[in-house]
Amino acid sequence: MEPVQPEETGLAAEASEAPDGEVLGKMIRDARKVKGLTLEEAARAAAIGRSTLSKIENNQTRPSFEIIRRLMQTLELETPQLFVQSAQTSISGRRDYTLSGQGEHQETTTYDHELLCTELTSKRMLPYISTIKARDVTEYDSWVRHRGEEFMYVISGDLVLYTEHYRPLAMTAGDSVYYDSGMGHGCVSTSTQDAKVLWVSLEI
Amino acid sequence: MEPVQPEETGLAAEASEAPDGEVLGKMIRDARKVKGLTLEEAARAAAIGRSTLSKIENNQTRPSFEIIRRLMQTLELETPQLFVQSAQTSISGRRDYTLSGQGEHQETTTYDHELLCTELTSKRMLPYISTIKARDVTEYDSWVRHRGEEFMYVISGDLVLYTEHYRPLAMTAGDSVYYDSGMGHGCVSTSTQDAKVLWVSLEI
DNA sequence: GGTAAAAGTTTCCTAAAGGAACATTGCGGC
DNA sequence: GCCGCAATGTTCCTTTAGGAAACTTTTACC
Repeated sequence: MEPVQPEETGLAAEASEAPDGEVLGKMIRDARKVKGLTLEEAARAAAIGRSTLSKIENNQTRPSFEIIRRLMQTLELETPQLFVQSAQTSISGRRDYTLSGQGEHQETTTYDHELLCTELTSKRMLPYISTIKARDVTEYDSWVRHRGEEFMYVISGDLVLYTEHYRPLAMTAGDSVYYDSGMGHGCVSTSTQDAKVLWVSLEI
Repeated sequence: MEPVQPEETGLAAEASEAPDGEVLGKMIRDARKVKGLTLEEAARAAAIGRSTLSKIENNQTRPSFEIIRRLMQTLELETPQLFVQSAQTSISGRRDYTLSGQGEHQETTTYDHELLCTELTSKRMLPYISTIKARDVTEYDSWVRHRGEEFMYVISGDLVLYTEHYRPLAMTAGDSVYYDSGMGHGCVSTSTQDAKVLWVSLEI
């Protein structure tokens, strides 16, 4: 026992409550939202039950390693992400990473999402930084779509934001936009280098 | 008498056998052996039951994520290692890493073990490359000890191999030694830089 | 060889994971 | 407003993980 941050009960309350799962569940839900999947879709893709996924996201179960592994693949979560989060509230107290604003990250086909502030479990907005790979094929036949609203700020690079109902919007570093993420949308980097974008997503 | 599906929900059938766990269990056992721990010791350290660990190592169970996480910490396994191994036989077939000689790695207090050929599950010898950190405190009051034999080859650096029954043996790049690993042993890097060593361990 | 101690395995039982079906909530159109 | 649909949450039930202890195997020592 050491003079740990009073916030959590040190290493005592092990798995009794859900200080651990609290983080795990939130992170999985975040990742699912980022991909714009419903419970059903994600569960199907991971070959698990809808209810099981629901329980995991709400920390009402202690999932098996196998289940987590499948979800990890489906949601394309980086492995260290899961463990860092877990270690945070580890029973032994070792490896108590403090992420403090540094995000973890996750990679998809054309985007490289880096979830931010993942240590905070009870947030409604979901901020993440994405690296949009340079001219990485334009496949906006399938829009990204997730119930909610989104704010986007271009940190660096040049890109075009294509949306379902508006004309393509050319953006460059410093530009920002706000839109209904239920409307199909997608980005394409237009310069020869990757674009870096900050997104803040609000699920309804 | 209905024409019931032998496997229930179609796509979940994959986990029937244990092509997956086969790898996981072997890897955990390997890691435990490298650290020279018995089932009892490892289980105690990870706060799980002896029998549980036995079952996991023999792939007779599908452990929970939490359990694996604790073992990971206890055995100081690198997180990607676990998932790479799992992904290898992934149900979806994606991410079929072929490690082909490149090892994964794992870090202990003074050594940095990099398991080699981890994709091969049915091997008796356990090869790994260790980086022995430069002059990292000499604490050979507790010998390393694991039933079996060991071959050691110094790839780079200078070190001294201390053993329970013989005089300390100064070694440098290119030197090698073979010994009974049941005899207490330990290495100390004697130059100002880390030493790199190839070990091949044979558990009896 | 025999015998004791230790390491590992298997059995048994309780608590809980995981899935199917049902219940609830939230949002749309009319 | 009401109704319907879709998404998520909850309940119930079957299977199984996980731990204690009994059992088996291996190792060490005489």
